[in-house]
Amino acid sequence: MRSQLARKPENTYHHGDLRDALIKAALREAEQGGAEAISIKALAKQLGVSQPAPYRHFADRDALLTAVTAEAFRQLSAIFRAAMAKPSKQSKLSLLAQAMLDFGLRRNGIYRLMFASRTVSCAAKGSELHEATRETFALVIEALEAPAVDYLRERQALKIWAALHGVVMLAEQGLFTGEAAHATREELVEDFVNETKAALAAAIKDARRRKKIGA
Amino acid sequence: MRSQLARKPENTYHHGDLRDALIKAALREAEQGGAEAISIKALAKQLGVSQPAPYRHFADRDALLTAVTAEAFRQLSAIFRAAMAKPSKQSKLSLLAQAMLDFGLRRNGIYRLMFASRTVSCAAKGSELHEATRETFALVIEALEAPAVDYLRERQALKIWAALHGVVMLAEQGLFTGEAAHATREELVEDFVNETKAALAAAIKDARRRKKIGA
DNA sequence: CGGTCTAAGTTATATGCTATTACATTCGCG
DNA sequence: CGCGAATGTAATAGCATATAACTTAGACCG
Repeated sequence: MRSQLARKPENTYHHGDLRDALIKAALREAEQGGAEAISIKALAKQLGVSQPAPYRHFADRDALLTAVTAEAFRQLSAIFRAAMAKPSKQSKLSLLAQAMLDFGLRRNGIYRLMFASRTVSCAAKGSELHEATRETFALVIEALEAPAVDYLRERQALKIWAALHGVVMLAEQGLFTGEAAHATREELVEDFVNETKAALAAAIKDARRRKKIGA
Repeated sequence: MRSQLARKPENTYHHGDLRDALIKAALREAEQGGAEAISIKALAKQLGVSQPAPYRHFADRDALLTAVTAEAFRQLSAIFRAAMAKPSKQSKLSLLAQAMLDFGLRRNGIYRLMFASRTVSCAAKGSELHEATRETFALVIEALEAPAVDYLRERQALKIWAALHGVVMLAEQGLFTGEAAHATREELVEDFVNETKAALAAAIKDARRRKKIGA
């Protein structure tokens, strides 16, 4: 097992860890240009192996993209964890939200790849990608920091997740740089964070009231 | 000027309206598979012209995609207008939101194409695509039905636009079909609609108060 | 320690798409 | 009617995916 970023050393037949090297290199390529920037041929050349070599590790281009996407989600999970672990006056949800926006803008090619839908939606239940996305979403739920019943938290988590995703996508499209830029993306994100907190608090209150009446 | 969907009649040299036919045919192709399903070669064959013919009308594949995206936005605008014009007990915003969700799910390939970002973000200021997207967004602002200052409406319009976009994307990925399906997408959309209305009302109230104090 | 099986890589090649170049045809306008 | 611009065609270059058939290296077992 050798360094994953390295080219195959000359005069050797085997690369050592081509599968991992492909994923890492593909991620680097996607950083700017998204999925379209990932070319099996180019990656093979870059890593110093023949063009068909990657097919020993991935059935086709889609399989590689799926693996790359899963890795990207794991990285996002790690970023979320780090952001929430940071001691701060801000809430966990706020920190997570900012981290999401930052990730989406800085690494927008990768972000687009992750949410390109075709790959994600086709992920089978137990697959690597499915697990990776579930874990990321679990962190969003965790960030809510509310002692609420699961389904209440899931609903609000879905909402903030969707809202954040929308802001990132629109931000990438420059919708905030035009005349409509009276609000910065950070402000919008904070708005959503606050609305989510308020909605969750209201839902919890409501649930308690119902319980009391029902009992 | 002939029917835009028709193949070139045999024994003729000119197609008649290849440019439009290409856009319409490309839209049909994208309906399922998104941008990737659009192939210049396949379209040419479908319309009965030679492969290079499309290049008389579009510099390259990207130019075609851009034109297709602009057309799709115009269609979405028309759908929004129709939805809002329908007499109903529901608010304009609610109708627009439902129309957006419906469009995003029914025609998800096209929807993905529209928000693929690279095309949209690269649209120059006065371009056809830029105008089309601006018009669509203007309808979102209109749907707010609030007599507020522009920047307040724009902010809320941006928020609901982002939120809706997020819900559509997540819905496409099947995030609502799993265990997290305690809330339907329609419920989430309605949540966002209500929160938007509330936030806008609050912002207006706040602005009036400030004005009074300031004056 | 040697033989064999398998994982991983190579060369050669088929196929499909984008895009360009040079040539042909038709339309419209003076 | 004739000429130029617009539009379409044929031929071809170039690149990417993917497969087939062959080769090498390493692992495992007797």
